[in-house]
Amino acid sequence: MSAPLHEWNLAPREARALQTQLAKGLELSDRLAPVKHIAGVDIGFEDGGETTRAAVVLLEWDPATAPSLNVVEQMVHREPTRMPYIPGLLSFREIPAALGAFEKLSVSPELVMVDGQGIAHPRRLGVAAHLGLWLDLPTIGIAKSRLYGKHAEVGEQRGDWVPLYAGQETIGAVLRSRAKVKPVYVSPGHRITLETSLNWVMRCLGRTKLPEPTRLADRLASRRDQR
DNA sequence: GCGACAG
DNA sequence: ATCTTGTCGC
Repeated sequence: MSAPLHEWNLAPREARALQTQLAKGLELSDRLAPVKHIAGVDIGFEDGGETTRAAVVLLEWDPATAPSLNVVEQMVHREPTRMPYIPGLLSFREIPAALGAFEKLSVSPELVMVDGQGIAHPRRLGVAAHLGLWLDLPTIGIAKSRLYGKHAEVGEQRGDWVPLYAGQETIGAVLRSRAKVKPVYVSPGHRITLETSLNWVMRCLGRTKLPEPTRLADRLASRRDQR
């Protein structure tokens, strides 16, 4: 399955309108198959931004060894960057490339962790939510900084968290994934609740700030990794 | 009109 | 995101 170009090649005005419509199709309740594999997705750039590099890492979920998980596959896909970064429209810039990497996997995951927001977005369609709808898979967004929403200060202990609000609506959580380090923003994308999202993120947390799937994908997408 | 603003 | 060296701390 490849993405119709017109779905991603939209003017900001149209892209925002589409986000509002697509968000209505999100399922914010748990609908996950037994988790055997978890995928981590992230995007990087090369050539001064001209090339978009998508990375996906497939990990085998094993509660006996977690948070140490075996890497089953890791794919990289490159393509010309199609649009600049515009706050709130990240999915239109990153998802096409991410799909390219995803299509190379020989095994489909039951859960996907994405570097970015889930529903913690002005129109409730961050990159993780958008990707979840497209793949029809449960997704969780783990962002390193805030895009939208308000929250109280988070405790300093590992595992402490506070709700992220958009008015009275809870759109995510600010989680202290590691003591003494800036917290991460966790929000459900599709087919999962915030509570379940937090559970999975914490279960995949090693001694680092980011959960293993996202941490490994981040490394693979960055130029820091091999080339 | 003035900020804020995932990656 | 990316451009970039060394440096402080567990």
